Amino acid sequence: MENKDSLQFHMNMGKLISSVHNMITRRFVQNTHEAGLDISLDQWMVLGPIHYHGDASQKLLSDFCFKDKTSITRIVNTLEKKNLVVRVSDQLDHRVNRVILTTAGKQLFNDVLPIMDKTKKEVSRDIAESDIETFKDVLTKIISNLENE
Amino acid sequence: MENKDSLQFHMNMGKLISSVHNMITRRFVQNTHEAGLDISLDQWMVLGPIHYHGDASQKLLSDFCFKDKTSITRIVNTLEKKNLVVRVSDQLDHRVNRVILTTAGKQLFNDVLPIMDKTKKEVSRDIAESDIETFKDVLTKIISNLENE
DNA sequence: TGAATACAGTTGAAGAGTCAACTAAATAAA
DNA sequence: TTTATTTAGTTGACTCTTCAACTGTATTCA
Repeated sequence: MENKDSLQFHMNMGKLISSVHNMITRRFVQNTHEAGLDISLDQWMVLGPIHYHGDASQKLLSDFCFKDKTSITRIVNTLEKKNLVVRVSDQLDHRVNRVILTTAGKQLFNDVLPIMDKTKKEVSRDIAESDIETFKDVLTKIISNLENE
Repeated sequence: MENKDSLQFHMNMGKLISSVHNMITRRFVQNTHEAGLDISLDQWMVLGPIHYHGDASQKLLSDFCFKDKTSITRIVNTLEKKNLVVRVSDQLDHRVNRVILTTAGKQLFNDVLPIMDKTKKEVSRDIAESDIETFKDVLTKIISNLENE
């Protein structure tokens, strides 16, 4: 749009956050597609903790990603359909699914790392590090403000 | 190491923004429901510019809300189903729909204003005004960073 | 004028978000 | 040891988002 001020004049916080959220999501997918990969930002957000933990229950993924358990169910469904993860029922607690990366999942994870870096650079271009820090602080504070009482 | 740090950075940004977006959306709807009203944040985002302009083409709504034309089509469908707006074909350019608030739409708009205010206060509670300004500056900057190739 | 192009909006399919209602399994309480 | 409650995960109905493919209507320019 035109200049920063006229943009801000029309934008309340809800609209700004919503717009930025959609734009980052879109840009990440565009970048992965350009690299010949096929993964959404939400799928990536779920893949991350599985990779780091080796395996992860859906409950853990839900907590770690700040996503509803329903969303996790659906995202894991998609990842499973793409053969990136498998669900294995926990032998000790039969309520629990342990979600595990397949070889293809591990491969994709590593392929996406540089794309994520590229996206991050595009997002934060020409923004002062101190402003980014404040930005993250405010986001964190908003989360604690809205966390259920 | 550099790679790992930027990974953390991006994951944090993505997770934070995504979480905050979802939480604000949820809280707004909760607040409207508590007030006996029925409107989502996205519907509200579309209602605003219609109210402001008197009427608005879907293209204008799309630009103003940073939403895809498809999203606008569907949100206007929902608003029309709720009898909050009507579509009127533009007499000069038959491609264009002018979207107009009904009486119920105007009424709801005014009813929601204080709820919006309440939500804003809850979101930004105990955050310094200067930090909010920086926060909005960064969001605005990200939008301009990601806007069209 | 006529053909190509641009633009406004819709539709379909798929992923992801919410809430509410539902299994099934583990734990707590009587 | 039954019974009750909590917990993990799924399903259904609905909203929102994106992309691609599709109507129509305007506009451009050859």
